[in-house]
Amino acid sequence: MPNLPPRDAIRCAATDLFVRDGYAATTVRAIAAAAGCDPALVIRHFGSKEALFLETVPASADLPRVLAGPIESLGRELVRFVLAASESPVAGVYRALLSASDRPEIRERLRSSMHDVFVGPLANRIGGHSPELRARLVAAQFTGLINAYWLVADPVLRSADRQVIVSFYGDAIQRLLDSADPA
Amino acid sequence: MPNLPPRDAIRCAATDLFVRDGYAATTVRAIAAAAGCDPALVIRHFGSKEALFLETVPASADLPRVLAGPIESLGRELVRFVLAASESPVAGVYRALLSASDRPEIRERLRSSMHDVFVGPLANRIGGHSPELRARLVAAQFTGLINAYWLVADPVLRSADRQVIVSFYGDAIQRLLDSADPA
DNA sequence: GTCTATACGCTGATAGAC
DNA sequence: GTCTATCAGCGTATAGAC
Repeated sequence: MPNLPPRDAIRCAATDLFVRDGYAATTVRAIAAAAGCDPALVIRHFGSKEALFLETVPASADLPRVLAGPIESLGRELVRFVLAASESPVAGVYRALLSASDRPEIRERLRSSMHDVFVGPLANRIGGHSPELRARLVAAQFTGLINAYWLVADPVLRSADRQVIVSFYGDAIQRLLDSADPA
Repeated sequence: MPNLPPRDAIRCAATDLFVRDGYAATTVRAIAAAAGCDPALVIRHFGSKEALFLETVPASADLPRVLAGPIESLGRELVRFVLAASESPVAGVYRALLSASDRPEIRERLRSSMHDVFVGPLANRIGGHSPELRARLVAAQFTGLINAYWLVADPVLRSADRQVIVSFYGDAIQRLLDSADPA
């Protein structure tokens, strides 16, 4: 953390702490300490802790690239993306968002960022019946896996062969991507 | 709320408030007020707010019945169960658990109750390859749908024809239930 | 304008008197 | 057993120093 302007230093510190510790466990005072400034300054610059959260915790930048890949292997590719998310901030960001999910504005953010970065791009690429709806259901499968793997972190899941998860879960997603008509 | 013993009155009030408002937004003082007793009594009886939460917020009682049904239609039945969850407390309980998910002990609870009530019973009923793993992946799909429908509450999803969701998502779950070997 | 110092009303939790 | 008094810490607001 070199000599950044205070506003950027606060943003940096806030992102790190929110993603690492969640919303409730991250205090304004801790952010200020990590940024090397006064707690009051945090509020002065961003209005509130919640506003700071909404401004700092970002959507994933890698996801659009995955969603732009070939549609016939997208199911498995999405699963690979989730399982490899330890190096990207996706897992932490998602956990942070869920940990603040009892706040209506943050639920709204969860919805809108999911739509902008996932549902929208995907709905345009899949054919068949109700693409808008099916894209949302694919998103549900996607978040379900993030949830199980990175939040609940079930040991059996975490120690399982990744290839097997990719096959099983990827094909289940693919099923939804390919299905043309509701039976 | 008739004249219950204080301990039970606290439990009742706590369940209602946690499920309705989430963990952080529910204060010990509000629970005490709803139970008609002193805030200190709440802590005195249960040790802490978190311990009260863990003792109070229950697992779903209806789920075992669904999981005991015929395996060949279980996918769609699970989806019907989720979509009808407004009358059961499942949706609220799940939201409450997620809203407290930055607490390690509550994540542990999320994991254990998911295992006891879902993964365990299901793994015993499905054949094929890695039933333990596949049961967990089905659970991931299941929670993903709860998440999308009851927490994020995407309007498109909420206003969609339930039968269509049952067909699409149910068949994707069924795919995982039926799959015998990873490709 | 940028920042610090201070304070307010809330929270979960504790100690000790009835 | 139950309530009163009180604690330290929280998010937040404001007054005023540089």
